Amino acid sequence: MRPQKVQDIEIMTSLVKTFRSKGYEGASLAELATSTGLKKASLYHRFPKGKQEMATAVLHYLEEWVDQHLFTLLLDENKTPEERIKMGIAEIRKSYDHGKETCIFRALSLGQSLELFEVQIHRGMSKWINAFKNIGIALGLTASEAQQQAVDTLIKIQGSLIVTRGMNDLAIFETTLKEIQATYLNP
Amino acid sequence: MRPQKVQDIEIMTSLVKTFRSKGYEGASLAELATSTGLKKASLYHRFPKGKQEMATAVLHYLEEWVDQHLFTLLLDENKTPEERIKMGIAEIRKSYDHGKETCIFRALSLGQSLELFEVQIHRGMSKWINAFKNIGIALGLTASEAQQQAVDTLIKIQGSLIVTRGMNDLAIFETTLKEIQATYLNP
DNA sequence: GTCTATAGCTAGATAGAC
DNA sequence: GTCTATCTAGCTATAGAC
Repeated sequence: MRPQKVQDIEIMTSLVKTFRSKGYEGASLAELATSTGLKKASLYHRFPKGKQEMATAVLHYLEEWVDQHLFTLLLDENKTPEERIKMGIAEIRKSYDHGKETCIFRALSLGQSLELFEVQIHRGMSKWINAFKNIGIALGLTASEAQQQAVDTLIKIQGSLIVTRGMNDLAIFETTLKEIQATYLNP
Repeated sequence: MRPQKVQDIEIMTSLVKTFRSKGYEGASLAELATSTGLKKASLYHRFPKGKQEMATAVLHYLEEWVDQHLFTLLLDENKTPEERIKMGIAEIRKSYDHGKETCIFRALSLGQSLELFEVQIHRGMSKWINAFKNIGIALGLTASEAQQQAVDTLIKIQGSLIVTRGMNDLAIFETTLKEIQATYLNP
């Protein structure tokens, strides 16, 4: 077997970045190829079903990120709930690069791509919500209070990413993260 | 002069709908033409600079909507601040069709279109924020409290539209609107 | 002002050499 | 596994008849 020129993980990182910033229809195969450092035909060798398979893989990869960096972290009983919240918020800050990066859910839920990926988007959002619901319960909220607060948390993250971009002001994202943290720590 | 087959206002309504749901790159001229009921060449007669001019016109049209349906309404001194908030929220509910429609800022701030329309998006978001800032001040908040609350309001609207779509649950949008209303009426 | 027809290009996807 | 070359369909945009 001929060696891979670019490793899978590097390809995923590039695809994530391009789909996030350009959306599904906006990300052309030419650009996806350039950003990964492969030629178009080589990308098709990795993803035989083409662009849709690439976006599906991106959603899958980011779903695993949520499992590992949010869900597990927020449930870690070796840490206090306060520590967990602070670390979770820090992971989110890093993942969105302080608000410079947009969210894949937003990028892939416009137009045709909403229908193509609705199952994965729904499942991904549910994971976010469940992760925050768990920590709410650990902090003493009832199940329904925790559910509502978790949905609010996701809403604020999504909304602040949009407004941060539109207003070109990273402070908006940071303020929102602080506000979310305070919601959990100073109820 | 030959009579217009389709009136300007009808064209705008169709363009708004298509750009909102498909985004900029996702909205093809073929579809824009079909949805307006004109042929492509006729659309170019109305918008000689093409697709970009259509999207610009859409942003301008929706900016006027904010001026007339939010800014003016929220400042109307013939009504109590409570009445104004309730009516403003009702206008927003109607405009987004209870959460079924997405927001133009979100639709036009991905990929290339972010650069094309950043000035208009920034101005449009500023109008939203100023409208809500004014009502906050009328309700007794300080300028900086009102500013922060207005930004939060926009964040919640944007975020709830995203999450409503992703979770396919209109109740999320409605709950958020109620929550926003309560923030202003029961501080 | 609206239309048919089409130019010129780029999109996603494939064939086949190495 | 990666590449160059290429296919076809769709794209934005325009020309010119009515």
